[in-house]
Amino acid sequence: MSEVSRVSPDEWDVWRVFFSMRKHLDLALERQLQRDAGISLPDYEILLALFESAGNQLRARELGAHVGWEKSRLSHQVTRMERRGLVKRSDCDTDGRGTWVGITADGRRAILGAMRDHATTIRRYFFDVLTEDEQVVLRNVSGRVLDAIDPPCEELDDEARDQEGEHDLAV
Amino acid sequence: MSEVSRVSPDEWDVWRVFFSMRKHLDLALERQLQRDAGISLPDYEILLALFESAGNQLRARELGAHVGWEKSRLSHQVTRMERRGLVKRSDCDTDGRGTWVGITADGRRAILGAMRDHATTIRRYFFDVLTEDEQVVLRNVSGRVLDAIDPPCEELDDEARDQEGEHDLAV
DNA sequence: CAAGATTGACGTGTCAATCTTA
DNA sequence: TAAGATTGACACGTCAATCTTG
Repeated sequence: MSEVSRVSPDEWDVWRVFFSMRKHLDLALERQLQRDAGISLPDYEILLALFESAGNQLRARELGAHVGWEKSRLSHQVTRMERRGLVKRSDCDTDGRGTWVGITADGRRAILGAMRDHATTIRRYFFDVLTEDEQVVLRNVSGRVLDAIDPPCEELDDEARDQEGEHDLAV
Repeated sequence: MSEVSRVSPDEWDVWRVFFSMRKHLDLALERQLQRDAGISLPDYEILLALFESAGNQLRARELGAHVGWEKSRLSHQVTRMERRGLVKRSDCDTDGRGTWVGITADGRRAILGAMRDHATTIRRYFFDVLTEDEQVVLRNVSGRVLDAIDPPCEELDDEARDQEGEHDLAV
């Protein structure tokens, strides 16, 4: 901890610009996906996970873990996407409680276009304006912020810490 | 543009960690505000703008410009906050179309607590884990990303560019 | 008509039940 | 009981009307 939890004017300046950048980058990514592939960022995350899975389908539980969402959020999202024909639910034979979520032909078409355009946008707005050194700084800083928020040890210090830099995948 | 708009595995790694950091930092800030002051991040932005304004009230139009929102978003938010007693609407005498939005006693109490705790959280999760050099890098990088998304000149090159690093304030 | 503002419909996200099956 | 999943209520955010006043 520093002195008295004060944030200096210079620091506020850094924070404001960083905060604004996050917002604008999010918006730009969402606008691009909507325009080029007709899907949202949440749609993209779901479709990508299904597209990369064996058999193009996953149990709801697995899918949720993959994108790092809780089950109710996933259920709502899948309901909306099923309504638009991007994914399809089906019952699980081996577990009466389970549900499979699979990608449809329309969903596959959408994600294929989206992946290409999404990468282009990220490159244009992000990597094209960063030097390699800055990328390294950004990765290190991000990792440290994640550790500060959600400490990998958290009060156990000598507990099992088999996995270190995980936090969550997504995108 | 670079080669063929490709994003390398190393770059994806940077992107994933950065993206995850943004999400977790947002969540941490929201959880803290909710827990310590009973308000959300949008509530915070509105209350802060009103708190810092002369007379603790602003025309809806001005308030919207201040936080960088469009009018309908602002109207919905103010409606919700008015329901919870954090702000209060009143008619404008000099312009029959206008509306004043003012902060209430409850709103003032909330923002006073929130400002202190919010700064503490930002310090703890953000500035305490960044060196000064990294802060500089972050500010420069953020500014460049903002320029890439929303070019300050945008096809005019020799047009009036009185204001340079604005983009938007907020928080 | 244009500006200031509200409303309704809908997509997104969280939390607290709820329901069924293991 | 607990795990897998859905639902309902509500907060947040965008877009396209709409309504009133300048």
